Amino acid sequence: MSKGDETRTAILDEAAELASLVGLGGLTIGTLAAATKLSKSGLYAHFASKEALQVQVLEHARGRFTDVVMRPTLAAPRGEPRLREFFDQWLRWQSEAFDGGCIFVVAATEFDDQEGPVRDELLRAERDKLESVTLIVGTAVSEGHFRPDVDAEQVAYELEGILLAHQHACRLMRDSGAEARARRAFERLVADCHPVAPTG
Amino acid sequence: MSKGDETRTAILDEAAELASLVGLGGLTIGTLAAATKLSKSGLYAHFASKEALQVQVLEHARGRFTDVVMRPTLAAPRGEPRLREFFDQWLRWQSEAFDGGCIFVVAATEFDDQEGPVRDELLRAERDKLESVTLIVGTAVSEGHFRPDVDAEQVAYELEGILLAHQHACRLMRDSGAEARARRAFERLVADCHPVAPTG
DNA sequence: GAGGAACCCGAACGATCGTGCTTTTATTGA
DNA sequence: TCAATAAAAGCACGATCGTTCGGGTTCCTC
Repeated sequence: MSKGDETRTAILDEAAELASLVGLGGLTIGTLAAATKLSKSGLYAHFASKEALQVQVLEHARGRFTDVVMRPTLAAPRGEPRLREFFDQWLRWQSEAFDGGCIFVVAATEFDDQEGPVRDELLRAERDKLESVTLIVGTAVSEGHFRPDVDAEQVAYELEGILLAHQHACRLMRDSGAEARARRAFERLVADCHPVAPTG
Repeated sequence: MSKGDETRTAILDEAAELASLVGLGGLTIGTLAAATKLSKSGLYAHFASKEALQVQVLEHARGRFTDVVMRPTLAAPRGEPRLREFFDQWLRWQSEAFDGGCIFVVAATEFDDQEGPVRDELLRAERDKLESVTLIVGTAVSEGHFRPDVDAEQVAYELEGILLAHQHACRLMRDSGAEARARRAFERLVADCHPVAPTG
């Protein structure tokens, strides 16, 4: 990796950290330059525009997500165990990846109404994730772990809700019991997917 | 209502609308002045600072929430019907109250890491809402609609998740089936609270 | 070690930010 | 109707915004 790529990566790491705290829009070239100990122009030379920087921050974060969440997930056995692994890794990601909570959640609520490349990239990332989860749940069905009539997309939707509620409870409310609540909600979700126990 | 209060209210309405689109931080005195057809200084004279404006926007929105969501909710019969009414009203609020989605959701993800009066006001509003929901669920238990071992706070947490997922699906993903998914998730939540049907 | 490319900085641009003044205009109460 | 008061505008401020450009500084290559 060349020197340029090296500092560019360092910039994107720091930018993701800052953006998780103040938002992608609240992120400023000046503050980012100060945080990376670069001059404004020296930093800016690495990007075509602020918008391009924002997009690259998201792409960079997406790569990290793939590495630390999706990779271990896909290493787990197919079906329910994989879904559980995904949930665990996702929880870990939300609480450890950034100081200010998952950057995708922050950016999504900020840019969901602002047309442009940033929104497009967010949409791409979200679709990817949703598709992965739906696939995992579908596999759990075909493996016989879940009932055949389970709606994979609905499960993915509700899983997203659990994670969003977790981030909300963690960061705004600073509820120390948030993770326990998230796990209970997850267990209820999974339980409702299980085949009915033979009565008698 | 004096002329001053009148324009102040108009400003806060417009500000809430704008903030739901670009965030409370992305909200600017200049753009807000243009939107309300006032001069920057003319508008600014109504507030002590931008931060004070942001807080008042939230307070104003909270009043509206009480009027259009909580009032009809408390008019419904105690217990499960009231919870259903609340859910309906909340869904309506999220999709109709602001162009850019619920301002509390937007502001919460933006300011959850920024100490100060804005965060404090957000926390107040959120605690209020959470307390109300918890109370409603608790009543559903004491009325016999829900099982006695139902954890009201857990239900409130999961309900929050459903609404957050709904906003997410609506605004970023533009999923037209979002409301249906939210309703299904809600029905599952309520069903799991019901007393077990006598088997036999 | 020299030449050239890649990297970074300093200075500056116009625009806009939040925030004070002072002055003009609109509203109000007697 | 007219003075008293409230509300809005005009103008200006220092700071910071994103962005550009030209000249150094550091690095890789031969």
